[in-house]
This record gives sequence, C-alpha cells and structure tokens, in this order.
Amino acid sequence: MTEPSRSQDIRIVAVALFYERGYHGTSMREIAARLNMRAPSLYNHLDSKQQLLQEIMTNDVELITREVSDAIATSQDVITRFRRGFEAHVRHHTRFARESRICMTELAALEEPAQSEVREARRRYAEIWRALIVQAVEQGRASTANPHLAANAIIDLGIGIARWYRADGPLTEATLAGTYSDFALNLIGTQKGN
Amino acid sequence: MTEPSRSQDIRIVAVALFYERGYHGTSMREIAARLNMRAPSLYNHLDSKQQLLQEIMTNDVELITREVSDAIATSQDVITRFRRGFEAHVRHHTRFARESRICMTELAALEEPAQSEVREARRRYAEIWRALIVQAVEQGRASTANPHLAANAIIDLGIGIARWYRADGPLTEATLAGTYSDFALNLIGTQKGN
DNA sequence: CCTACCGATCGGTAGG
DNA sequence: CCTACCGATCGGTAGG
Repeated sequence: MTEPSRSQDIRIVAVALFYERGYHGTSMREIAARLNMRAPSLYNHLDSKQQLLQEIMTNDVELITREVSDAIATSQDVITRFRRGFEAHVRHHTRFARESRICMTELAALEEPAQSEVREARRRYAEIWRALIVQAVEQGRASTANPHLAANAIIDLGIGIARWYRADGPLTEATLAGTYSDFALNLIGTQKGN
Repeated sequence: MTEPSRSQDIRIVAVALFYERGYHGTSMREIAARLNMRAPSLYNHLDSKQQLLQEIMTNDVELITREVSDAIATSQDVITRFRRGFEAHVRHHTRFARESRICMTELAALEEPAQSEVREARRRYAEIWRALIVQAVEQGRASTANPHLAANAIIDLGIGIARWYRADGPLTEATLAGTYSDFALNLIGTQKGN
C-alpha cells in the first residue's frame, strides 16, 4: 500500500510550494506536477486545498507548543527553563522554517473556523512565554519592565529566523541557538551566565 | 482634476486589501468595489496589478531606509545613533504596519526584476544595522559576539511589531518605541542609561 | 491513477 | 468612467 507515504509526499510538496509562492499563488496542478501526477489524482488523498493548508498550520503550532513545553519542563530554575525553552523555539524555526513561515504568512488564507482555532493556539503559545517571563521577574532573575512586550519580542526573534535562515548556509543550528539565547537573556534583563 | 488623488485612493485600498488577503488573494474587482468603481476603470490610473505591488514595496523599503538614515545622522555618539535609529525603525513598523507586512509577506509575488531590486534594497538596509553594531562593538560600547546575527535580530524585532501592533490598541507608539529600545540596547550588550 | 470537463473567476482590452 | 467581453486558469467532479 502506497497510501500513507503518498499523502505524506503531497504534504511535503505543498509545504515547499506554499512557502515559495504562497497559498493563493500555488495551484493544485503545480503540486501534482512535482509528483508527476495530474491534479484530479490528488483528490484520492485529500479533500481540498484548504484542508492541506489547515493541516500544515495546525501541525506546526501544535508541534512548537509541545517542543517548547517539553523543554521548559526539564528544569525548576526559571532562567534555565527560559533558556531551554528559547533554544527549542529557535530550533523549531530553523528545522521547520518553511512551515513556520507559512503559519505566519498564510493565516488570512485559512478559512473559518480553522483560522480562529490557529489564532487561539498561537495565543496559548504566547501565554507560555508571558508566564515564564513574569515568573522570572517576580523571582528577581529578570528585570524587564513589560513582560507582555518582552514575550512578543522573544517570539518575534524566533519567527524572524524563519525569514532568513538557510539550512545549507555556514551557520549551524547550535551556534544560532546559542547566540540567540544570549540575545534573549540580555533582552529580558538577565545577566549572562545564569 | 481628480487624477492624482484617485491614484492615491487606489494605492491606499490596495495596501488595505493586500494586507488583509494577500496579493494573490485580492482581485482587481475587489479593489474597484471598495472605491465604487468597476475593475476596468482602474486601468485609467495604473498599468497592472503588479505595478501596484511594486510601488508599495519599493516605496516602503526606500522610506524606512531614509527614516533610519536620517535618525542616525543626528548624533555622533554610536549608542545614541543606535537608539535613535532603532526608534525610527520601530516607529516605521507601527505607522506603516500594513505596508511593512506586505513587504515581508508578498516578496515572492513580486515578479523579476523588481523582486531582485527590493531584495537588494533590503540588503542595503540591513547593512546599515550591521555597520552600526560593528562600530559600537569596536568602540567598546556594545559586547555582542556576533554583530551580523545581532543586526538580524534587531531588524526582526521591528518586523515582528508589524505582525501584532494595532494603532487603536492601548499601547502608544512612544511607549512601544521606548520599551523596545531598551530591549535592543540590552540585546547588543550595552548597559541601560547610555 | 487517468482524461474530459464543469462553472467560476482571474487580469486585462476594446470601444465608446 | 462604463458595458461587453477575451483567453487563461482556477479548484474540483464524473466516470472509468
């Protein structure tokens, strides 16, 4: 049975094309062509183009939430939690740069009710960062005046990476995660080495 | 003569719609409808849909480059230059949040050679930030280990603002610029109060 | 998995 | 500024 791998192939090609040309700039015929198929054959593996977009976006936001939650859970120390969480955040945006950018860029192309669900999932993700920074400030380990804005800044640093990071470039994921963690720790007003 | 204001109206509506639905998700008929016109009438004021996108993107990247260059030129002190430049950077992304987001999001929809020109203009803009951070480090006023990555981070902090800032929200532009300047100064390893 | 094809919509032109 | 209309392309279905 080639069924599950075929569906997977379609999703991979869809990610590549939505990333390169955007959702509305990509046709089902183009997706099919990259798989040496005709467009109608795709519909043996999926319901609609919308469903494809929805799966990509939902998967991505759920994945990063899980990755960061898991990373944060590995320590009791708030600064260690912050650093490990942020490294997971950065790594996600390097490893899934295309998915992340689609999530950021194509939200308007996602129809309701899926759009609201993704927005809500993102809001919950941001809440993790807000809570963590508030906790760090309360414990006197960080000094930012505005944890809410700091959380936005932290998230945007990661999102930005998906804009310019190239896996085939000279910059390794580990170097990037390390350097950016220093940025993030500085930003919220901790001292390096914590 | 209603000519120049009409062209301006069209550009304003195009910005609003490209922002809301994306370039490929917006039809010329929709742009016309918001102006109580029919689509063919638009072509008395413009050559093509592409031209509309190109003007929006070129204008925006040239404007932010001018704004930040001017802000930087008002001081000799490298940290003051950095802070004033960054405040201009932040203010641009609040005042022109829609244009900025279109620039970020719709680059793939811009055809060549315009796309390469915008990419090049953006590269020059990033170069301003790299040079400024390198200078700050050389003068011992900042301590970041990687000015190139720091410049990316600084730019991404601004871009991120365009993602979530709402002019009708409780957060004023001045508060945001002030708080974010602290973030940026911390990030590159200066001490507050410089 | 394919061919054949549907109605809808696209950017843009002709002509006034 | 409009109506009328062009060829191209879209997502998706029928039927095998």
